[in-house]
Amino acid sequence: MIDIKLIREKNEIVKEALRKRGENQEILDEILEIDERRRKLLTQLNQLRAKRNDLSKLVAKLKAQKEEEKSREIIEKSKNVSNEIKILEETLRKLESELKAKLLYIPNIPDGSVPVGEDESKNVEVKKWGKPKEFDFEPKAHWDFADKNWLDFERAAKLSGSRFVILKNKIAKLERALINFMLDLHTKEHGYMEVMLPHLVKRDTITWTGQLPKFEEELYNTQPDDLFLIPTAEVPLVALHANEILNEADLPLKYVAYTPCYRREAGSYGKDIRGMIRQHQFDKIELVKFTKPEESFEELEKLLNDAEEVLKRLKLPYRVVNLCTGDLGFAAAKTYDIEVWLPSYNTYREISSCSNVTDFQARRGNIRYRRKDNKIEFVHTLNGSGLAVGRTLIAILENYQQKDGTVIVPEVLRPYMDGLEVLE
RNA sequence: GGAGAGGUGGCCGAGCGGCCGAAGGCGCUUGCCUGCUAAGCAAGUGUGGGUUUAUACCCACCGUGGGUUCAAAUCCCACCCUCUCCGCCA
Repeated sequence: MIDIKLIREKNEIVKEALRKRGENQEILDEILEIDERRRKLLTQLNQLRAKRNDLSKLVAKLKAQKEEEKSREIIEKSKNVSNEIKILEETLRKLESELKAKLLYIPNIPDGSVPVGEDESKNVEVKKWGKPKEFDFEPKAHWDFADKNWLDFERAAKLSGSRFVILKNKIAKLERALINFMLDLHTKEHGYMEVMLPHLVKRDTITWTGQLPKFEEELYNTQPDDLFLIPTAEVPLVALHANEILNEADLPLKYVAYTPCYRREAGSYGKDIRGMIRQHQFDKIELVKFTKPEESFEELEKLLNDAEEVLKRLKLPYRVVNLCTGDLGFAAAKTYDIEVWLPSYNTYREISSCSNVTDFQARRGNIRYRRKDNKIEFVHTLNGSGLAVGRTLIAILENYQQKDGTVIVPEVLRPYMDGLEVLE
């Protein structure tokens, strides 16, 4: 959520931000109009409430002085004021919920360093690491390994429908190895605290992080309790400190969590049908930070480095792009995507997304911190995949494959695979 | 699922329907003091909103939403959450 004062006082900035994102700007005028009515009403209401308070005090005084008649007179007056207040309060409640509802649909303001553009073609490559391997044979796509009894798409479909996969044998173990490798790296070397989280969360929780109310069709909802399966560990991690006031000395807080992620992929019917690039359920290691506002962009660079390090250790070629305004997520002020090289696509594909959300989620979830001078302020939140495990598995299969159909196990994973060097 | 207890400021904790935005303690900030640190002394210290150039003034908030009342942290109702005991269970 953005600050209503920003809409009120710096309307042009917000309008420009929406335009760059390719979003409708009319909602701003609607918000301003409601806000104005609300403030007028509030002033009127506060005057009446002040009057009632005065009258009540007067009653107390008169009663103490045994001035029964006079007090009865004041009570009558006060009753009328109270009735008026009740009516205005009802109207105010309606206006405020209308306003809140609209504000929840406004995306975050992109940072100045974000390139302007309407879609992903305008994303800017900021760095590249490693070189795609030249194969002296026709490399297989990861789904072609299905005949090895590693990936089972057919039976997954039998159980759950399309966009599910079953990992078997050494591949199941490789998935687990990746999870442990990533968690170890981030906890032991990058200073994140490991957290095991609930995968079902309340409607409020997921509203704080911004997926609701706008993107409900992307989420799995469970009945009768109205709990949602998390689309990313970012949701419960960020919500950890909702409605809390943190200590400045404790910042930045850094968390890492492994969870499966559940997504309905409602808007992507034709996309990535083959293989396990786009699944309704996938494993992910997620990094989340809570920082002071003045440090958040610096921390974003560090977060990006922490995620990149996973690919460096796995020796997988990748590049980093700075997402343009049109490609930026709803809550993000700035996002770097890390894209790994996939021979089957002959291109780089997203494997991590690292964002500075600034105070957008902090405002929604009321996450604040107390400065040394006792002032209270919203924190900034950041999140990034470190990394998407399923896609990392794909990248290993495709980049480490050999002519005979076997796959080399990246060195850093061997300790997690009982020393296994080759998948056969 | 059944029975009971409870939700008050950053934290702990008190609070006869009006003088309660709320005692006291801890913490925090500043100053004093003492070789340093700790302790001690003194002062300050809730959040959000509205009007305003400013000073300032006003309003709301004691889990949430209703109700009673001239007036609610305090009384009533509903809901949510936490804890304890019993049942069930990995």
